[in-house]
Amino acid sequence: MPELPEVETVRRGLQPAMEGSRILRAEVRREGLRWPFPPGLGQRLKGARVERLRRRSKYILADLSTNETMLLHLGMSGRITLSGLEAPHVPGQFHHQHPAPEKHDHVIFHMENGARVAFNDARRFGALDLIATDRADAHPLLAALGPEPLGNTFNGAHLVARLKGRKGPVKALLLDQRIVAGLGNIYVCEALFRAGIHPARAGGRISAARLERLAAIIREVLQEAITAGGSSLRDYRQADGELGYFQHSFRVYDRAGLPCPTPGCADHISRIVQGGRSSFFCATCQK
DNA sequence: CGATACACCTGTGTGC
DNA sequence: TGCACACAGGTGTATC
Repeated sequence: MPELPEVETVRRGLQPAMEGSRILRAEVRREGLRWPFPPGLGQRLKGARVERLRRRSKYILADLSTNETMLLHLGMSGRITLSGLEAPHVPGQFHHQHPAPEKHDHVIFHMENGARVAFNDARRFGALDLIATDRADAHPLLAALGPEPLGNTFNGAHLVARLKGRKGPVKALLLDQRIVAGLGNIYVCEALFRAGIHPARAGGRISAARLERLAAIIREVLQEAITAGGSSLRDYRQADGELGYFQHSFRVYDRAGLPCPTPGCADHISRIVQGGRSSFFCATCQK
């Protein structure tokens, strides 16, 4: 589900509820998600203050006062919902009115400031782990990740170096988190459309000039999506329950059969399956 | 090494 | 209304 813009939107929404506040109690309502939760999870979180909420790729990282970092991944269907947020009289203080837990609320954080944060994930492809903060970068799920697409080290030269000699379709290569971290199916489709690159084109057979443009477009699309609060399809919502609205800006994703949005193009959007994932593109505009 | 298939799991939409 | 099936924003693991 959530790709980089959605995760970043969730992180920003959680900041006022979590950063600087203590976890009075972590209500752990099942044994694990994709993997078992770490041993003693509830006890290790109890009383910990969240010093900082960060994001790396599609992971939310909460640095705790216990010198541990909690790592969250939303998988395909993960959501985080906040309650107790209505019109605080004092900034940072939240009301203590909370709804009953919903189906698939697996972990609920009861914060000292009155906020309640529920990690909900119907399909349970998500993850939650704890690791020593000074070794967080070495966590097995983070260690091999490529550069942040919105960071300083991601550019055309990086794509040139990483795609050189690769025979596989550029679509699959951009989904490979070791090459660039944070893209998913939606934003790869959208970026390839804007860059005029066919998703089936071999990664190693794209000119440096086109990859330079692709890198800039990836940043542009992600930035626009963050500004829009992400894309709300089925179950994604921002932490405060608001819907993102970038889905209204999709040019190709989930638009098979609809007219190509390029002015003057008479073609329609195609759908193919690559590596088991749908790819959407215009066969006229993307070569 | 690289490319591909499969696994995990629930919910929703579609066609009969 | 029921049922079978396809499909969904991800990614680790196994297999050539």
